[in-house]
Amino acid sequence: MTPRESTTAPAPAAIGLLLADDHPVVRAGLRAVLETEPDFEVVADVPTAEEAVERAARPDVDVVLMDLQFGGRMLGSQATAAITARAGAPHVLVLTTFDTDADILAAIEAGATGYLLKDAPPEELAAAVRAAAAGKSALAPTIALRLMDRMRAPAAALSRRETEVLQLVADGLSNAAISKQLFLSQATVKSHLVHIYAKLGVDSRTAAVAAATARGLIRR
Amino acid sequence: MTPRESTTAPAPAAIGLLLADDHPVVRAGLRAVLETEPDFEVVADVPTAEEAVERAARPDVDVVLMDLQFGGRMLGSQATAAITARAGAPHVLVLTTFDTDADILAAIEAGATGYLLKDAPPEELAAAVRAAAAGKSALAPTIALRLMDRMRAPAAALSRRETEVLQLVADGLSNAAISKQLFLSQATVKSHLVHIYAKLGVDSRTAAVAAATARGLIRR
DNA sequence: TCCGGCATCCACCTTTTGATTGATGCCGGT
DNA sequence: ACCGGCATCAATCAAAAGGTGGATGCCGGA
Repeated sequence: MTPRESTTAPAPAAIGLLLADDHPVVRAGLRAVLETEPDFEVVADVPTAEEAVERAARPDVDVVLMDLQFGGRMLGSQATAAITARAGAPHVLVLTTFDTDADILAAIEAGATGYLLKDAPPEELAAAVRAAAAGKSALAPTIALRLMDRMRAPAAALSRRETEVLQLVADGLSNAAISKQLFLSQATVKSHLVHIYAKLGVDSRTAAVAAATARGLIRR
Repeated sequence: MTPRESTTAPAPAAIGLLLADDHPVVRAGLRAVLETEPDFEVVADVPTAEEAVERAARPDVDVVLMDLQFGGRMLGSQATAAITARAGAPHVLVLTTFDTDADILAAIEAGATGYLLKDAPPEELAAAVRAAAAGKSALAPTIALRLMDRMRAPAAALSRRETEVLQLVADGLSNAAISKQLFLSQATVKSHLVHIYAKLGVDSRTAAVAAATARGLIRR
């Protein structure tokens, strides 16, 4: 399915939607679901993050439905940041399959107005789009819960470097290999790991990987 | 979106399709994409694996498009097995987001006729459905490649017990904890691990977890 | 300006893991 | 009946990882 432009004249009060997802089936599904709403107007759908950034610049777009994982290089979160950085930018509603902390935080930091899971029922989807169009934030219940948990917990946020080290641990590297890869001494790697263990409440590298994966701090 | 039955009379030579996916958006998308083909007739779509098994028993279903991961308890692979076990059963085309070895093998063992990724372009999808209707197997190129690799490689299949041990390792347990959990001595756990490392071509527990995860041998 | 978090490093010691070798019993297929 | 794979256990040694207790320099906010 190639990007498609609507040829019908937009109704005056319609909310203009841009769909960005690399799955043709999902684009078609969103289009089918959203077009049943009389006040929605899907003005275009695009298969890449780059095209989304480009197309979102046009004034007929009020809300962008953005996938987070594209097959290509640019991430949905980067595209979101690029779109929301402009003045008078449309609101971005992130719509993704996964609900890992890392993804959610990246999207919110990038300026997303809402965050929904793809398994959301159509009514929830429509409600979120209307909320986004009005500039109100909309979070899926699952996501909201997760964020609550996160706030409640003493925030086990890892520093940039710690995350980097832990990711390499998850990739199966030894401390020696990690130290070479990051141009550090093994002492430093160990030191980072000690801090990571403390923050995650574990006492071994495998347990740290399990905990971080469960909390979405690193990619699997 | 609730399950929907078509009210139009089926065209004589049409291929009857049953869509099974827990995402409303995906069901709508598949419906939209497949209904553009004149020789396809979507006779129903269902949101659960259980309903898929039930509905597939009706004679108007020629091909079932089956998701592998449902929110609920029954797995797509189990539903596939249940459907294909019956005489005169429709062909099942597995359609999923992921391409892990474990998923693929489970689907093939369950009797799936084909295996496609959800990001497949509509033409590929239609071609696969026609192939499935004719009883011919259809694999996405990515999947086919992966299977080739798997055949070529010395088959790193782990035994039941080994998989069990490795899963606990991935959950972050120490050898001592694993031995208690499985009522083994630590010596046995170590022995299993040695075999696992050899099969996976690695030399540490974290690397084994990384390798097994990459090959879909254990659940993340 | 001072403090705290971050990132970097060192030394010493303990515990866990991995490598090697070898042994037993069970089960399924030829 | 035999062989091979699997699961089970043991002992020993070497290597890697974890625990403790430091130290330094940088940077940004109170």
